[in-house]
Amino acid sequence: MSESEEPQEPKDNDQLVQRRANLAALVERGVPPYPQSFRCTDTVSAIVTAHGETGGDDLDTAQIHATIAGRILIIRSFGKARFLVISDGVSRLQVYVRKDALSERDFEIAARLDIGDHIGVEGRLFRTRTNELSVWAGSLEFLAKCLVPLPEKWHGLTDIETRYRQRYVDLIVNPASRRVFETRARVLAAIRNFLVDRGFLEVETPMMHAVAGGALARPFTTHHNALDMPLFLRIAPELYLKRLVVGGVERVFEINRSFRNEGISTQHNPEFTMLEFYQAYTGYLDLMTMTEQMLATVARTATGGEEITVGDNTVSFTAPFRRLRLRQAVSEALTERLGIPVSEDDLRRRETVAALATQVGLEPGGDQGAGKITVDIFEALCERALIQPTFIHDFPTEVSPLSKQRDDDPDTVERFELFVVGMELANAFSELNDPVEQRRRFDAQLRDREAGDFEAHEMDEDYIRALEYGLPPTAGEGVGIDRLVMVLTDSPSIRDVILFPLMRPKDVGGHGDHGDHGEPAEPDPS
RNA sequence: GGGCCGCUAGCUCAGUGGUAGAGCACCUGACUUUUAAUCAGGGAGUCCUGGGUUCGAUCCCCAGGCGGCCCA
Repeated sequence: MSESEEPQEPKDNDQLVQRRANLAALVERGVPPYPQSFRCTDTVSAIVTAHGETGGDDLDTAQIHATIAGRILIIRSFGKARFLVISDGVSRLQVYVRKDALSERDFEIAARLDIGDHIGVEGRLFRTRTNELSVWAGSLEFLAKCLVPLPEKWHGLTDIETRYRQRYVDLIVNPASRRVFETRARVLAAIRNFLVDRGFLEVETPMMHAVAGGALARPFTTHHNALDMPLFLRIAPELYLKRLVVGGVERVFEINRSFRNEGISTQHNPEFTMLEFYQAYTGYLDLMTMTEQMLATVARTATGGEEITVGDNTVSFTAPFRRLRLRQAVSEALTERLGIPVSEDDLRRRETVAALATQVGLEPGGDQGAGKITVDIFEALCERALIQPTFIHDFPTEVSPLSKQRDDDPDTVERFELFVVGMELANAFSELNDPVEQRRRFDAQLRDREAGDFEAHEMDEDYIRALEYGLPPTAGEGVGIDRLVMVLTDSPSIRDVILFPLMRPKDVGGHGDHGDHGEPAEPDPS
C-alpha cells in the first residue's frame, strides 16, 4: 500500500481506524477474527424471561451458569472491570467482566472490544449491588467485528432516511422498530389462524401475469426472454383466486405481495402486502360480520386489546362497525358543505353530480360517469373523517367491474370498503359470476382505457371462460396488511411497517469495493 | 406533478458572509458492582453536489441530488 499516490482518497475517520486496529490486535494474539460458530446454552431473551424476576439471593444459591451470545450495545469501563450490555436483537442483558475472573487472553479480548461487536460469554447469573441481572463472565469469545461506529446510545438513530435505507442499523439500536415487525408477524399469524380455523385453504397464485387484472391500477411491466413475451407484476391476485373457487376451493386465501406502478406516499408503497380471501355461498353482508370478527381477533392477538391508540385517536375494533352507504355519505357531506339539500338520487344523474363536484372544487373529466364522480367526491370530502372502523357500502357499478349488482338496483353493486383513521383498509364485494355481464363490464372498461384511463381493467378471456364453468355465489375481500399494521402499531408511514421500503438509490460512499459479485447480466434483447 | 421544509463530526443537534461548535461516541490517563458511570486531558469535518455573486461562501443567489410533510 503506497502512501501519497492518491491524495484524493477520502480519509477514514478515526473511529474506523481504531476499530480496525482493535481487530488487528486480536488477530495478532491468535484470536480468530470471524470464528465459524459458537455454542450457546441459552439466548439472552431466554435468560431474561426466565430470571428477570429472580432475586439475587436465589441466583447465588442456584449457581446458574449460562453460555450466551449477543451484540455489545454499551460498554462501561472501570480499569480492571467492565460492564457490557449485550443484545440478542430482542432483549438486553448485562455482562460483568473483571480481570481476576478471566484468563489473560479473555481479558485481553475484553479490553479490545468495541460497541457493536458480537461476543459469546460463559458465566454465572447474579445481581449487582444495583440489582441488575448480570452474567459474571468466566470466559469470553470474540465472534464478529463491528467495523463501523453505531449511533449513540441515548437518541439512537432518528434520521428517517437512514432508518429506511439501513434498516439493520435501525433494528440494532431502536427496540421500538423491532417491536413493530414483531407485531406485524403476530398480525399475519393471527389472520392465518383465523382463516384456517374457518376452513380456508392458503394458496399462492402467480405474481407474473400476462393480463394485469383484479384491480384498477397501473402495473409494472417486465419481459420473459425465453418466451419472448411481456409480463406484468400482478396488481392483485383476485382473478386467480376466483378461478380456484370455480375449481371447487370454496374457501381460499392468499397473503402476499402485489405491485402497483403508482405514486409513493405515507399510505402507498409500490409493493405491498395484501390478504385476499374468498368464500363461496356467501354475500358481502356476511363478510362485514366476518371482517368485524377478524379485526377484533387480530387486534387482540397482536396488541392485547381491541382499542388501539392511533395518533391522537383511540380506535375501537369492537363490533359492530358503523355502516354507511357510499351515496348516503356523499350526499350528507355535500349537504353540509354546500348548505343545500343534496339527495342520493342527485348523485345518480351525471349532470347534477358533475355540477356538485365542481362546487366543491373538483374538476370532473368529460369521460367520467356519475359513479366515478361520486367516488371522487367521497375521497375528497368523506374519507379522512372516517376515524372509527366504518363500512362504506353499495358502490356505483361503474367503478366496480368485478362486483355483483344489487337485485333491486343495477347501478349499485354489493360492495364495501372499510375505513379506519381515514385509510382504506379493506375492499370487498359479492363477486360478479355471470360471464355475460362480466364481458359487458370488461368491454366498458376497455372503452375507458381507449379514452385514456390507464387504470381501467383489461379484458381477460380466460377469466371469463372460468366463469362460464360456473362460479358459485361468492364473496371476497382484500385487506391491506401494511395499513392494518400501521394502525395496530400507531405508525404514521407505511414505510415504518415495511422492512425495506422502496428508496431511490443513493451512493453508499463506502470504500470503493462494492461492485457486483454476481454473473454478468444477460444482454437486454430489446 | 405542485408547494413547504431538511441535509453541518460516527450519531443527535447548535451556529456564522472572514477556514465551525456542544452532548454522546472515539483516543490517553485514573478507577474491580456501574446504570446516559464519573474525573482530567486530547483528536476528529468535502458544513449534500455544481455553478454564480463577493476580496472572501458552510451561510446569499441559481441549478441539481436525496429525504420528509402536505396537496393533486
